[in-house]
Amino acid sequence: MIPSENRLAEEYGVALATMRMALKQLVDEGLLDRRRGTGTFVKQPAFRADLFRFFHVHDVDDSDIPVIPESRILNCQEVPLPPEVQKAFGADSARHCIKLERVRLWSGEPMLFEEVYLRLPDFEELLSLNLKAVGPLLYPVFLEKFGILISSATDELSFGIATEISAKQLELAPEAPVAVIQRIARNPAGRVIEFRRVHGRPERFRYRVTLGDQPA
Amino acid sequence: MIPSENRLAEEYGVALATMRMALKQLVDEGLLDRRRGTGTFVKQPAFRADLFRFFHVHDVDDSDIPVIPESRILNCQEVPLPPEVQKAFGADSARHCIKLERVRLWSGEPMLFEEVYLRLPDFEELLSLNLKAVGPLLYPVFLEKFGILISSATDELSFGIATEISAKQLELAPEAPVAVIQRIARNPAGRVIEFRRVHGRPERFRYRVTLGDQPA
DNA sequence: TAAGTCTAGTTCTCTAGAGAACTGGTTGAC
DNA sequence: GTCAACCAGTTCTCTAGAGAACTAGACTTA
Repeated sequence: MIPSENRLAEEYGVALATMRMALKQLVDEGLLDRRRGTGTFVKQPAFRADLFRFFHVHDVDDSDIPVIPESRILNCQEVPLPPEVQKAFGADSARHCIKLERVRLWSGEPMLFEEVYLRLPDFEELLSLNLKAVGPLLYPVFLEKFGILISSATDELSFGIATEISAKQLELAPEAPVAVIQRIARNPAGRVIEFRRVHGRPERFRYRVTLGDQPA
Repeated sequence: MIPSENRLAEEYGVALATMRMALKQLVDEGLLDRRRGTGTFVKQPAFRADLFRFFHVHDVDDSDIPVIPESRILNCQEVPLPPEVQKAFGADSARHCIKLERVRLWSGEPMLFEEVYLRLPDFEELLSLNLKAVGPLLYPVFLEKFGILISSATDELSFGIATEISAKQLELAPEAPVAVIQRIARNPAGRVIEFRRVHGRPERFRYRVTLGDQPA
């Protein structure tokens, strides 16, 4: 909770109405939350997990409840920056990064194989973290352990063929067709935080997204 | 252009500041545009074409200029409402709808085959329209000819196999694998305006989307 | 004609404050 | 102990207005 508009206006030497306008702006930006009769609170930036979760698997009965697949982390190590990741991270990037490999399963069956590239030194501590304790969603971990908020991402979907490792992890024949998702995720300042390449089993693959102004 | 805040406040019998707040709200909602020293204008609801254009084909040199594929309309007729379209349109729908079939080409090669379902009687006039004159983008036509604005859409991507007609139009073997996009498009009130099913040639298929708050 | 100046009209930012609406806690009556 | 009434503190909505910033067009001048 922050001081009342009265106190703040006095403290900063501006009129009450001016302070109100400033506070309203911060509310519009989603940084503050005001409750009449109670006070003004800093809003913790709760990112919309549903926005960033592709692979909206729906239950067989077609209910609208998305299921979060189980997650199995295979690997997490420091690697030299691959060129396409370099391109996404930009010129100010370090020469190494973290590469995290994991498989996501649904009803026990492997559905997605993910290669996640993360900036160093930002995510240095991830190497010493207990990966067993990491839940199925990465972005909440980024926020809680590293204070890094993912607020936007660009996905690009296409078709391709499985690599040696993705074929093995997805239990597919070598060079089988797969869905390919490439994601670039950013913090609110627009800095690229993560580069991700995902291979998915094609036959049950689904990607759902809503564009534009969500109707109320 | 609408009257000045001074005149409006007088006319409606409210204080100037109150009218200003009201106007600001309308600006925030994207309905008005105010220019200092000039006046206040109603903003025509220019929908973001780039938001709704899947198949962001990029040039071979990987420049970021999206290319709009050429469009060839095959068919436009009244048909009974298929069940999945009925489900999307909801209970208040008529028993018939318009079905529009078209192929979209890039560099002369067919890339997408689209089946577009539109509400009747809203789009009645489309049947008598000269389809040759319709440009490659449908939504601007909806806005200009019918006054219907598409403001949001939900896309669902998956994999499937070509139908008889889509295989023919895409010059693929029967039952070849294709990319499937299903779209439900809505007006600002949330009413479903369009149901669309698209088949795409998989090998050059790309779907790009940005989620969350776009960085400035 | 061309360029600069002026002016009425507009929006933008800020001040100063009154009263309503609402909340959470305290007090008092039973 | 329980419930109602009260109260201080908060945000919300609205009023009334001054002065700055800016624009488009009219006017003047070379």
